[in-house]
This record gives sequence, C-alpha cells and structure tokens, in this order.
Amino acid sequence: MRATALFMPTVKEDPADAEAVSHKLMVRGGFVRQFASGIYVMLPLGWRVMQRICRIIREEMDGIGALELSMPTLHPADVWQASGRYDAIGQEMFRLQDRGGRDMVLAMTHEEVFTWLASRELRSYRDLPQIWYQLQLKFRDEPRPKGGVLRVREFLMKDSYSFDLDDAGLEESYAKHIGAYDHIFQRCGIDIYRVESDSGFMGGAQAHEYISPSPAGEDRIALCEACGYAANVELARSVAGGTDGLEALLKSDEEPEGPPREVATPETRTIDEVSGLLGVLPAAIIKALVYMAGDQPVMALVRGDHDLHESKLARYLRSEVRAALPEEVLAATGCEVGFVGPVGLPEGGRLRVVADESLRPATQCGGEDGATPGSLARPREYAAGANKPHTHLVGVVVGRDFQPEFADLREARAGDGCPQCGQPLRIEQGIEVANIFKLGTKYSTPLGATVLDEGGKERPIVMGSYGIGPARIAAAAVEQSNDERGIVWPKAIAPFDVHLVQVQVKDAAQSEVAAAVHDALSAEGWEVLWDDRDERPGFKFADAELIGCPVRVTVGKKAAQGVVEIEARRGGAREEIPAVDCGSHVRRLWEAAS
RNA sequence: CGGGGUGUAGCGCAGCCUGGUAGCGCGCAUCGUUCGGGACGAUGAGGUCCCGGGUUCAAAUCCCGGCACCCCGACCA
Repeated sequence: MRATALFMPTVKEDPADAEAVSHKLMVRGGFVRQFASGIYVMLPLGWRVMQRICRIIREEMDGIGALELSMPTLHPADVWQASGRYDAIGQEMFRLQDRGGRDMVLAMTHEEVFTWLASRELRSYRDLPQIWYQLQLKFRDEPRPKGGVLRVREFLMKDSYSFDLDDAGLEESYAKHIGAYDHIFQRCGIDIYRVESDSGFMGGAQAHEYISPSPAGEDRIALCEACGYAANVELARSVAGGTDGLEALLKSDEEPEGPPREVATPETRTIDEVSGLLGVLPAAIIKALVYMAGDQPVMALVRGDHDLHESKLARYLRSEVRAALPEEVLAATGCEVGFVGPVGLPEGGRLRVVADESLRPATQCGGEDGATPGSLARPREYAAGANKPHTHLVGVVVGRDFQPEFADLREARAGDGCPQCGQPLRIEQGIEVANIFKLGTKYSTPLGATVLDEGGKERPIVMGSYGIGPARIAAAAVEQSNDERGIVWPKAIAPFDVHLVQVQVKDAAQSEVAAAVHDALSAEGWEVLWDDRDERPGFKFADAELIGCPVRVTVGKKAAQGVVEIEARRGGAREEIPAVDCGSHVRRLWEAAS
C-alpha cells in the first residue's frame, strides 16, 4: 500500500495527556486518537494491528472447536435482573431507557445473553459441549479511564463461553482455553504470566488472569521462581518476612509479665510516628483499621509493616467493604482515628475483629484447617492503639489480651515466602490482557439454562467464560517492545510486514525499483507499506521507526544499480542487497525477528 | 467519591499574579532554494482565549457557578 493512499497522521511531539509509553507511541505513530475520556478512534494503522490480533485469536479459538457468532450490545434489563447483576453492579454499567420507557443496558460483558441463548437452544446432553465466542464491543462506565487504550469505557473483547454437562467437562473446556491462550500470546509476541485471580466474592470458583508485565499495568502479581506459584496480589498468600531483629522476641515461650501498659502518645497516629516515639519496630505494632462491611463496622488488624488488601478482607467477610468514616470509627470504638486498637473496646460492643495470619501467636500456628501461612518470625508483644485519645498500649499479647478471628488479609510483598515452597516471592506489575473463569452454574441456574442428561434428568449447564482484550495486547506489545525511536512491533501484529522507504520520489530509477520491490514482495504475500510521500528522507526514516514495522527496505541512491538496503527494525546490520533478491532477504530477516 | 492539575490556532505551549494591541514553536497553504536522518527563506491562512453569569469605561487576565480533560488514591464482570 502506498503511503500517499493511506491516512497515517504521525506527530513529532508527545501528546500532553499521555503518561504510558504505549499511549504516547500509539498516538504519535498515528494508530489511535482519543474521542472522549476512555473512548478511542482506531485509525487505519491501529485497526490493522487490531485485525491481526483478532485474526490470531480467531484461528486459535477455531482450533479448539469454538464457534464464532455475534451478540447484541444493547440488552433489555430483564436478563440482567434475572441474573441479579442489574442490582449487583453499580454505576459501572451504562443504563438507558428506550422510547417506551423500558430499562435497557449497554453490555459490559455477555454472560447473560449467551446463557439466554443456551437456555433456549440447548436441550440435551447430546448438544454439549459447546464453546461459543465473539469479538464484540463492551461498555463499562469506568470511574477513571487511563493509560490510553489500556483502561477505557468502550472496547473490543473476545469473549467465549463454554457449556458442559458437568465439572469434568468444564475442566476440559477450561484446559482447551489455556492451550489456545498460550498460543495466542506466544504468537502475538508478548510476555505473559498466567496467575490465580479473584473470581469475585460472589463466585468462589477458580479463575486465572493473564498478566503481561509492564509498568503501565494496574495489576500486581506475586511470582515464585522456584515452584511456579503465581497469583494476583489481591489473592496471593505468602509467608511474611521482613522481621529482622525480632527473632529475639520469640525465643521465650514464657508469658510476658503483666498486662498491657498504657503509654501516652500525644498526636501520634501513624505507624511511623508510633514507631519513632516508642522506639519499637513497625513490625511490632498492630495496625488497626476500621472498615464498614455493609452497615457493620469491622476492625481489621495487620502488622505495622504490612499493608491490608481490601479485596482479601472483602472476600473473607463475603461483603463489599470500605474504609470507615471518622465518625463511624468513633461510633464503633469510642475512640478517634489514630488510637484505635483491639484491646479495650467498648463493653458489649459487637465489633468484629479480624487479624491477619501474621499476628497469630506461634503456639496457635499450624494444625488448623485452611490456616494460611503466617509469619516466619513474629514478635511476642506488640504495641497497639489503646482506644483512648493520645494513648497506646505496649506489651499486648495476641490471644491473651484479645482473641480475634484470623484470616489472610495482608498484601503479599516482594521477599515474602512462597506459600507453596517458602522461597522468596517476586512482585511484578502488569497489564491484565485476558482472564478465564469457571462460572459453574452461576448463570445457568437463575436463567434456566438446563439440559436433560442421559437419565432424563434436568441439569443446569456448567459454564465457563473467557475474555481477551485485543487492544490491551497491542498496548502490552508496545510497552514491552519499543526504543527511543518508536515502536518495535512483534512481527505477527505489526501493521505492515515491510516498510519500503523510497528516498527520492522524483527519481525515476528509484520509482521503478520501488515499484518492482513492492510488487514482488506483495506477490509473495507480504504486506508492504511503500512510503512514496514527497518528504525529506530523515522525515520518512523517522516515521518508519516510529511506526515500527519489522523489516525496512530502503530504495535510495543505488537504485539505478539495482541495489537496495534492508534492515530489521529491532536492530542489527543495514545491508545492501540486489533489489531482485529482496524476497529472500525479507524472509531471512523475518525469520530472525521475534 | 476524596485530593491535585489543566483548558488560549490542528498539536505543544507562553501570556493571567500586576485588566487595555492575543503571541511563540511545530504543523498547514503558496513560491523559491534544498533532498540519506524530522531542511531553509519569503509570503499567508487559521482564535466564541472551555461555557454561563458578575465586577469594570474595559476581562484570556479579577470574582461566582458549571462543564470537559489529565494525574494520585478509592473503585474495577
């Protein structure tokens, strides 16, 4: 394709509102333009990338026997009411009414419609299994779109849904998807970690996310090099480390003498302040946080050097949680924020107290079912808020001075021990490009999607759902593969295979050779972008590097001798080759490219 | 939803504090010179200064209200 016949509005300067590298480069390279917050135009180059990604996805989905179809994006509310999500999901769902005043929604995902279809059309176990998929728009009214195309309000998604008679069938469909996804990401040329993920506190079935490492990503994952354990930090269990200097506190199994003692700590609210004033390590302080679970206050405890992960608390409590307002803290504990603690709570108060496993006394460790690993070394006595203004307690002993529930609440951090093998965990940041869920009968039961089994018994279909965000794959690829000059597309998803730069458009010999090269490569099946614009050479080279096609062929001074240059975008030598041989040289560089 | 920031030519920005002629770079148009790493000169087009209200002889500039967009946090089938 001739550049003069293409619309590729490249720009020299970074857009002012871009933060992520991929955002800047995709705007500068003429791939995308923002239309409104979280809503993007895919320009011709960007759309070509998307089409290539989608093609790979289609091939791999077809390869596991999945069937493509297309579902509506405008849904009547009643399907969503039937699944319960019309009320469960808040403002993230775009809602509207039709002229007759009927409630409608813009689809943010398609479990309901697919299940609706299954409920009408699948009747017998003989109709199973099925995997149906589509590449379709999703609408989510994100509170804060960001990162260019990474977090948006309208986006393309490949979503597939499996329908099986039983759990064994679901396992098989799930495994098929894992196989297909491995191929897809490998072919798209992006690095990926498949990690255990939160299936949401309503489900509880197994789920995985595919995280592509990038500083622009919003997810953090915990990884163990030694045994392969990998999980999103919102889920990851870990053995708390970082207790240097505390081992001494553990040595004695004797009861510490005396009850907790009050210490005046005026205007000392944060862990750092308390630590400084009392001369105690943060790890020997109990951090007490008050949350509202629905309308019930709950006190959550973690070690002072740890961070609470709210979704872990939410999952444990089986309720959405939010930090309590200062007046709610006062109502629940009788004390102002900054000095609350688990000891000395109001008599008769019903404040539920949940402590992280790392606070569990050594004597209570182990032996309990489902106990998650606690801490390698833990203090015997802690400092904690006294529930009196400007006062803390020291010498607090968990289990003696108060008896909380224990749960895994803290966020895993780098250096913590792997819950499986104890080796140190690594934390990596990344983009969630895909996810897979075992839904079970969560949708089939309420929506009445059942089949008759061999015995003539009606059974709800066992479902799975599986998503991929093609634009996120593109962004992840750019994040992982770029240099100071621009994008270095993985070859399978580049907008064109070959960028043919004709240095002098008005030079007859160059025009002739460029045309011949273009035609020859095209005839061999390469997609060629022929820059025939009347621009200065430097301008065109800069654009070629910005746009990032894997192979560049330059037709310049030596065209009259039938000589052109070829080089890989990823780097390496720039070679002079006979124009007539460009096919084999392109093939060679292509094979070498990633 | 909390906190912060921005809104002036297609893009990137200055001007605002201290009210009075709207400016710079890039891009764009025409002509000429250039032509292997984002050229140079000349000429030119292009503005509801986000919107509404107020103060003032006079508002891009000061005041009030709104909107949009960005960033941090919260949220995130």
